Amino acid sequence: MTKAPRVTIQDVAALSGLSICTVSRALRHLPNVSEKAQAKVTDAAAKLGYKASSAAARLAGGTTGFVAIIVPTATAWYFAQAVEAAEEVLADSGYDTVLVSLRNRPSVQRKLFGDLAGLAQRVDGVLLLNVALDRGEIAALEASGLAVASVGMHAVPWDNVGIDDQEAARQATGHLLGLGHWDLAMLAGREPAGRSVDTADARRRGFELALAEHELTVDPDLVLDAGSSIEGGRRAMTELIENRRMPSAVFAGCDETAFGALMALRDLGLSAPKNVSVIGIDDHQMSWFLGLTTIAQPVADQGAFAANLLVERLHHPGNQNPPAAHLLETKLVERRSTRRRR
Amino acid sequence: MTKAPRVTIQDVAALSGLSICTVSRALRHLPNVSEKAQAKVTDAAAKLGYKASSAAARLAGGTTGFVAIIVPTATAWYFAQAVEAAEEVLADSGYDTVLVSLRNRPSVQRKLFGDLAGLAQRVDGVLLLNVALDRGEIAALEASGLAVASVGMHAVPWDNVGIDDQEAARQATGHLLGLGHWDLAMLAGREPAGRSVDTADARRRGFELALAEHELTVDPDLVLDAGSSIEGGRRAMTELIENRRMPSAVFAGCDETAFGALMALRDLGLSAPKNVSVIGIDDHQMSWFLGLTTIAQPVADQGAFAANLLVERLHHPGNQNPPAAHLLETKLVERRSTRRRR
DNA sequence: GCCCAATTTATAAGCGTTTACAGTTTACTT
DNA sequence: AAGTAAACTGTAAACGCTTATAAATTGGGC
Repeated sequence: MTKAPRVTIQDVAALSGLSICTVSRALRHLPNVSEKAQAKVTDAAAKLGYKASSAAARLAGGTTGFVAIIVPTATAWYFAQAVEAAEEVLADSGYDTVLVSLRNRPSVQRKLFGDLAGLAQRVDGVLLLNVALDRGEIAALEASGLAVASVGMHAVPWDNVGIDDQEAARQATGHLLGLGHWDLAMLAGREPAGRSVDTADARRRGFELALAEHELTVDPDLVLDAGSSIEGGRRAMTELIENRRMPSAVFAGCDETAFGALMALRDLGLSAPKNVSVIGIDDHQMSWFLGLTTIAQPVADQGAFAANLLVERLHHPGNQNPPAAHLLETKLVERRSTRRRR
Repeated sequence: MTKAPRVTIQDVAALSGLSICTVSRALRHLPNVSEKAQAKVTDAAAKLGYKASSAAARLAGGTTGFVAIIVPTATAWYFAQAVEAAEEVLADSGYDTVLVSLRNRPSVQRKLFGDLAGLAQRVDGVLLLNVALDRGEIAALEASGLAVASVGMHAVPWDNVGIDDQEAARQATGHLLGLGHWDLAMLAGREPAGRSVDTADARRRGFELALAEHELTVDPDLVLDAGSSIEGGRRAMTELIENRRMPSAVFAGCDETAFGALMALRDLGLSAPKNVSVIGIDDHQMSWFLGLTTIAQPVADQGAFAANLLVERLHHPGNQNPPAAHLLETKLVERRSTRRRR
């Protein structure tokens, strides 16, 4: 098998009797090419089986054709979902997706943001998924010249897609309240303050707001820190039951915390909704399986939407439209873990 | 927001006081560069945060610094896990990871393999995770000149990392047998024949082998096709109980099938291990949560291992070592879904 | 000290595109 | 039928890197 000599744009130009330039334009469907020329070029290209060298195109065009998706961790269901949806959009727009996982390690994040210029050499744009950035990192990103869009972020100077976390939490809490529960506990998440991710706090505020609207006060004993992991939820739920007091319903800041809560219940010989009602937020893949009532958020849609916004910016570099925050709808999915208080 | 001017090899040359050529050689650790020059170059490059333009490098005959990871779908727990582990290895070796999801769609796969030459211009190597390739695709990959390594594949002409699926299934079945169960059903997967993935079939063979070793025969009525999804497992389990016969234990070809089986049981007012023992393979993230007894396979390790093999090939392009198949250990994780037959 | 070989560095020619800019047609106007 | 604007096409210079090939430096042996 001999190395096939590459068919270049020159060959196409020669065969079609046109100039390289015209061929280039015709191939990319740019304006200012006559129909006749267009046809000739298409023809010749097909005949020769011509495929443009992406390396050359990129070199000359000054673009890389790569977009980086940055995630706190690639293994979480939530991110895998969003990444795949975004990847699809990017692929369809002709971009390759570079996956960068921060692996939940600050050192990795520091390293990445310490050399944004380097990243900027290799990709045209960046899609951030729930990455907690500080002021400096945000500024650095802006200075890098990269196109940026994000999902689930907060107070950032670029397009962002997310849900209204506070409202989602209010919905969740409201559902419990509507079922006649008034003695509510929350397994809340927590995140470093002053960064670009505010999910856990917003959900906590939503919880408090909902209670306030019903003229109930928050019992600080019933708001526990549970992180956002199964393990955290389990610990917090155990602590709640064993050392504080059994509420009539529990609002978990996210589904994984809720899973942990369900697990803790089971370990104690209890169950939802028999002993407590439990509700979460997210609609994790496993939630329907476990019968968890939850507020569903469209994860894939958010990834796809943000990817589209990014592509849009990439295609219109001059676009001065101010960055916008898009909120997608959440909705209650009622399953078996909640029921009316008797 | 000004577009940051690209740091080129020229800049590095200027700062180090050497010629472009020397810089290029030094950066790639080619011979014929004095230590002094080497140091100066490394220094200057670091100072400037220089990274070669992959497009320019590729165009001129060099390498891109990108590696593609190809997965059937990015959303499955299993792949997310392997991808993250591989990404870490690649990142530490200085490669960027390009994620390509086939989205379980043959058309996407066809398109990708129809233009491998294009891919080859953008990446130096490819890591395949459980991608079912036919003869032609394997040949095309070999012809592309790309470095290749894979996970979970079968009869491929490049380095592969996996587990011994047949043996794992034998272990699982053996565990059931050891608990005194002899009336076994299997919820088996199925995959197109003649392709480079043979997992489901190997597991079925392992099941049959284990039974044969105990001088038991397989009741064809108790081997059902369940695909490898939760839904498939649920359907198959329901079919088994309602239209065939209740076995004393069930071996599910993978954990997700087992989840479906557990669900079907619950829907019928039954449960494991009370009415049947259930065992799976994989040790999915949720398995410990659900108390599923299973044969654990080291998913992340496989991804990392394969990535290392790939990097090795990338670093030593002349390496003529024949491709090897590496099998990693699996081990039984006993939980609550199986118990001794009474 | 001088010459030659060995080692290191520099020059310059591609690689296959894109894209200003200049040049040529074409199609109307008048 | 000439003039002119609009439409199209061509020329040539990047783009940033690799790599022959040529040039310069170094070090030893005499």
